This record gives sequence, structure tokens and C-alpha cells, in this order.
Amino acid sequence: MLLQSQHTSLRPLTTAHLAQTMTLLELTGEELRQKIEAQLASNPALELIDTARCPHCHRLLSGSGPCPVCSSPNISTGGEPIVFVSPRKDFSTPGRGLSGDEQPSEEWTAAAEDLPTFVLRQISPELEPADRQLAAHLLTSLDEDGLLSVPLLEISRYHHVPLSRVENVQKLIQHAEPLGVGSSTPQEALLVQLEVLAESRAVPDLAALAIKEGMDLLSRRAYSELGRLLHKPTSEAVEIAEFISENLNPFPGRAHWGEVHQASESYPVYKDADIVISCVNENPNTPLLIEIVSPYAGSLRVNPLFRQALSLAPTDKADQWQSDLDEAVLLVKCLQQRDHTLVRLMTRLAVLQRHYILEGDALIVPITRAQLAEELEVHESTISRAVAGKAVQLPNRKIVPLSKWFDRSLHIRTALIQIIADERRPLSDTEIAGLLIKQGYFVARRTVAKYRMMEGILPARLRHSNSNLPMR
DNA sequence: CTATGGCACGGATT
DNA sequence: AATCCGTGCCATAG
Repeated sequence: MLLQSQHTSLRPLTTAHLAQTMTLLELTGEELRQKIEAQLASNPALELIDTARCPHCHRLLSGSGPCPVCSSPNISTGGEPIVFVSPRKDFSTPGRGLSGDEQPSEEWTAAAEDLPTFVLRQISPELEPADRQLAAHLLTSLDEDGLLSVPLLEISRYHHVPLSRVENVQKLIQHAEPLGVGSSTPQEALLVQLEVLAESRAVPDLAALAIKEGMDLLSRRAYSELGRLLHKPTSEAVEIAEFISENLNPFPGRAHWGEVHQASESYPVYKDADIVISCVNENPNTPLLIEIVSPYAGSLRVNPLFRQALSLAPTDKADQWQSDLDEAVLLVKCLQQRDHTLVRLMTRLAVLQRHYILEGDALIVPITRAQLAEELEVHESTISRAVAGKAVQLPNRKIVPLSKWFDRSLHIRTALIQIIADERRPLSDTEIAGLLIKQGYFVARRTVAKYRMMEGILPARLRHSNSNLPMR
């Protein structure tokens, strides 16, 4: 890694270089985009050029070969993941609110219009001309999650119209794609989606109730408590929660969503993934496809014309030009290195965590940043920086923070959830600890209690009432 | 007496 | 150097 920087033909910039590489590493998509835009605007030595794209899937083609995804469906990379860097634009498909089902609303991606415009166009036929202003006001008040950021009452006052009229317009908006957009709360968005979904397909009866009454339980994943609320066994509560998480989206403006609780806690809110992992042809047996999402389209390089022109620079500008050039070279190098690091990191991770990626939390293998750093022969802090704040989109379209991949106890906690979901009678922490140890997870009773709490599961004695009902 | 949560310590991780 | 995490000990509730 370090060697790479040394064959720079330029003056020794290594310290600055290293410093900047680190900074770039920890930048997440949007921040990086801003940084690059700022540089592009201020530094004439930099230019953004188009690079070849696969005519089919629009991915950037690295090098000269054919597109790894569509041109060669039978990739033989010996099980190694395929990695490449592709521009962010190609992924943003915010229309995909409801996963799984139809209504892909390609229009959204095709036309690069923004969310308000997109929705307005859908509802305008049904919109009373008199309500256009209201609709416009509502739509411009959407936050990035597609939720309303101002109270309805405020809007009704502002326009001097009855609240009910505003509500009607909101209802119209909510039923446009992405479904639930313009709701005041995630809860409301879920309910709208559920209602619409129910028209075309069977939904669990209690899902609505669970959302209305047990939203906090859902987000805390307190499934047994939810079960009590619904007067159903925990297993059924889990099913309902799964249904909701699979089919509904509390943030309609976001393309996909990961863990429910993620949004409410102190994690940064991820607009979009920085890394996308998918399966070629949606087939889990093929190599994994890893895409490092770069926030700009095309590739960044030092403008060769500028370099040539340097020798012709007027003497008073020469210094300025030279430093612009240096800076540009540095930035490009650093970006390359950032990508390189991320690619190496993700490749290794994808190999190690293949089962986790494809089959879920239970199969994650605990790994520390330090171990990975050793394998990749980089400094621990490099890994830390690379991981910090990044989000990964898994093949099942969930977005999880990359840091979750380094969760030391995730697999044990999923085992614990499984045990509790399967229990016929509420088991005490001690008993659970015993079972876990039998499965090879050596944890103390005290630790079981901690994990339970992390997952929002109540203590045994409070799980009584319903869990001992017969389960199928 | 048993089950569980709080506090705090020490080692691992970042 | 700071933080996180698993665990032991102890108080408390049932």
C-alpha cells in the first residue's frame, strides 16, 4: 500500500499524502462527493472524464475487459468475489419503496427528477386545482426519508384552510409512489403501506395493531413483549415483525432499510449504502459482486492539458499552477488508494463472511478489526477508518452499518433469540446460558441477561402469560 | 431461595 | 489513551 505512493514521480508528498488518504478513507459517500465537487470547482488541474460503461447495466467498466456482470454471466473467478467501483447514480432507486413486489416505478430512475416532482406528477390528475398550493407546500416539506417535517396544523394555519383539507391532500400524497410518502411519522407510513398491500395480498391480521400499538416494541425488537400485547405467542409476534420488516418501509424516501432499530438510535442515518453487495443473476451460488459506490460519475484525473500548459505558465502564476497540479495529483492518488483499500477490505470480508452475507446474522463469524488489519497488512486504524460510518447493502437489500460486521456477539445473540423463540416455557437466564454453552457459546449467565436486554427481550418471569401456549 | 439488574473491574479492542 | 465488553459480586424483588 505504502509503496504505491512512492513511485510518484513528484516531490515527496508522503506525509501529506498519508494524511489525506486517511481523511478520504473515513469519508462516507456524500461527504466525499462534496469534497470532490469543491476540488473540481476550485482546482483547474482536475477534470472529470467519462469512462466506458457497460451499455447494458451502465456500470463503469474498469479496464478494458467486458462488463463482468452482464457480458459474462458465467464468471469463473474461483469463488472470489468480483469487485469494482461504480458511480453512485446507478444505484439510487428511491422508488423501490416496497421491496419484493411489483411496482418498480422505473420512471423514478429514468427521469432524474426529485421526489417532490415525482409525486406531484402522480397526484396532479386527482388534485383539486385549489389544493395545488397545499400539495406543493407539503411536498417541499419532505425530509430525505420522505416524511413530512412540519406539522399539518402549521400548514393549515399558514394557508388558512381547515385541517381536514390538508389531511385529504396528505392522503392523496401518501398513496402515491413511493407508498407512504408524506406521512408525518414512520408509523403512519407503515400503516398506509399495509393498507394498500392488503388489497392485493394476504397480510397478518395483527400487523396493523402491532404497528399502531407496538411501534416502540417493534423498533426495540421486543418481540415477546409484543406477543403479550397482541395476546399471541412470541413466535407469532416475531413472524409479524418479520413481515413488517420484509414488506414495509418506515422511510418511504429511502430506497431500502436495514434494521428497524437502527434509525431510532444514535447511528448516523444512512442515505444510501457506500458499498453494495449483490449476487450475480440473483443466484446465491455465484460469486458475490461487490461494488464500491463512488459518489461521482466517470473518473477523476489530472487534466493532461493543464500539465502541458504548466511550462508555459506566466512567471507570476507558475507557483500557483504548480501547487494546483500537485494538489490534483495528490487527490487523485489518494482517491485511488482509498478505493484500493476499500476493495481489498471488502474482498477479504466477503470471503470471510460469505455465509453471513447470504444467510443472515446467525452465521457471522466474529472478527476484529485488528485481525483483519493483520491479514491485509495494514494498520488497525486504517481498518477502523475505513469501517467507520460506512453502510453496506446486502443482497437482500438491507442496509447495515459496516461496523455490525465486527460485532463480537451478534451470532450468540441470534442463537439466544432463537432459543427464546423456540422455548416452550420461559427459561431463566441461567438455563439459557446452559443451552448456549451446549451450543458452544461459552457465556456467563450475567452476559445472557445483557444480550437479552440488547435485544429488548423481557426477563423470564415477565414472559409467562403467552409463551407457554401451544405452538404449531 | 432464585432470578435479575446495577455497579465496577480488568482485559480486549479501537 | 479512550472505549467497549464480559463478568463477578451484591442488593433487591418476587
